[in-house]
Amino acid sequence: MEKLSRKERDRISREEYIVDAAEEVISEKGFDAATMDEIAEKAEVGKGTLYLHFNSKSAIYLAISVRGGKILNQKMSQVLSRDLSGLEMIEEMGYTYLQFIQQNPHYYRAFNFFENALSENKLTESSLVDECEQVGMEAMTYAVRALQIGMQDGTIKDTFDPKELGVIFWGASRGVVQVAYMKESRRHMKVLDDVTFSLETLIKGFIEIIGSGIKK
Amino acid sequence: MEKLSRKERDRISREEYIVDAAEEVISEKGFDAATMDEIAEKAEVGKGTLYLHFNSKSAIYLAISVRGGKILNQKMSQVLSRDLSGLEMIEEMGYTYLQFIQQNPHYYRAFNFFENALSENKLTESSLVDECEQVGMEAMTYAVRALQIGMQDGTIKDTFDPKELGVIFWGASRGVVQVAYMKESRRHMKVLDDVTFSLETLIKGFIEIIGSGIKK
DNA sequence: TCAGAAAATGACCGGTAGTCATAAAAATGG
DNA sequence: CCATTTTTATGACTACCGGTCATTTTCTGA
Repeated sequence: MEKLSRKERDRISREEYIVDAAEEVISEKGFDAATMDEIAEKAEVGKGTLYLHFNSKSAIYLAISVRGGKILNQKMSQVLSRDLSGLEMIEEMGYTYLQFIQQNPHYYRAFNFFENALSENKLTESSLVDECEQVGMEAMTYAVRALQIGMQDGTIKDTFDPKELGVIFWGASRGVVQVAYMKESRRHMKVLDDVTFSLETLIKGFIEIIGSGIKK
Repeated sequence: MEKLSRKERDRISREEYIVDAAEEVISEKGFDAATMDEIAEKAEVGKGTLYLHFNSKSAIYLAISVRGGKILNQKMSQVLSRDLSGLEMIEEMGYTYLQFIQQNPHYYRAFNFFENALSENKLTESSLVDECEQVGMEAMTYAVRALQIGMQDGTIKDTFDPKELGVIFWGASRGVVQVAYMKESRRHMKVLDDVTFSLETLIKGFIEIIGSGIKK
């Protein structure tokens, strides 16, 4: 078994290395402009080797998405372990998400790629798709957990199903952060040009509204 | 001038016809899978002709996006003209948006394409990009108008800047509807599998939360 | 040491967005 | 009405890229 497991470890570290290279190339040039030849060169392997480990260019991007999702989930789980009320946790998660997106825009784009591809049924079944969904589900679980805590400690109203509230909170946060992110990007929507307030104000406003909407 | 304007009208109707064809092909097969040759064939013109009217495949998709945005804006403006309180208008706009997305998923995908491309700086300056932004700005204006009405008739609290609130409402709605839409699509996120409530429940919940969050 | 298995490789293929030399059509004007 | 210029249309062609596969290289275990 020892030999097999070393082989397995080799395979995984090789794949991690390929994902490293892809992450660099794709964050630099964008997914469409990045070519498999470039990724192979950066990873110092032949192009064919990429296809030994990943079924397609998209699959590599999904692997990047999984990586980012795991990092984000780690941060989310840390919020849950802090000594906060449920409502404070929810607020903290909102900020954590925003901060992560701001600091890791390339992971954000990878998340979007996954969700987009999923909602357009472009993805075939594969272990990577499953993993992406698993990661998404985990993130969702943290939000639901925080909501349940808030319902128990009396900081959040318990007239909603926590899962339902989780989906709403998740979707709304994603949307607001997306808008916020667009405002950050160099070439952003003109719609947002004459909006003078800062990102922080925007998110604070959102969290305030949601907060007072779900507060007991 | 009459002659020039006839020429102009001819050009525009030709372009509309191309967009008709593209809309058919793209809604049927998706943007990536649709080919310029197919679109040309459907429009009964040579492929080169497409490029006389549009700079790229993406440009055609932007034209589709503009078309959808105008239809949606028309519906939004109708909400504003109804005899409702500001808060009711906001709620009604949320439902209108959801309904539009459900009934016109291909326009929804076109909107996403535009926003995605924009946030990744893939779009070069062009009149079409400007037009897309114009349309987006108009939609935003309707929401802000409704919020202002609500602040005046006392149904919405006036502690926020209406524009700021508009951006938040816009972003959050987009996010929730996106999640809702994913639940509708055949191959949706596993995250949503064990969520038993319906779309309507979800949106109602969201509007309720936002409503009680911004209610005076 | 060597045969057979496993992994790696890059030349090659199919397909598509976009171009451009050429042709058709339309406008001009005498 | 025809000749000439300008505008518009066309599809064969090019460049490029994701993905394949016959061949080569490396590994393994007896």
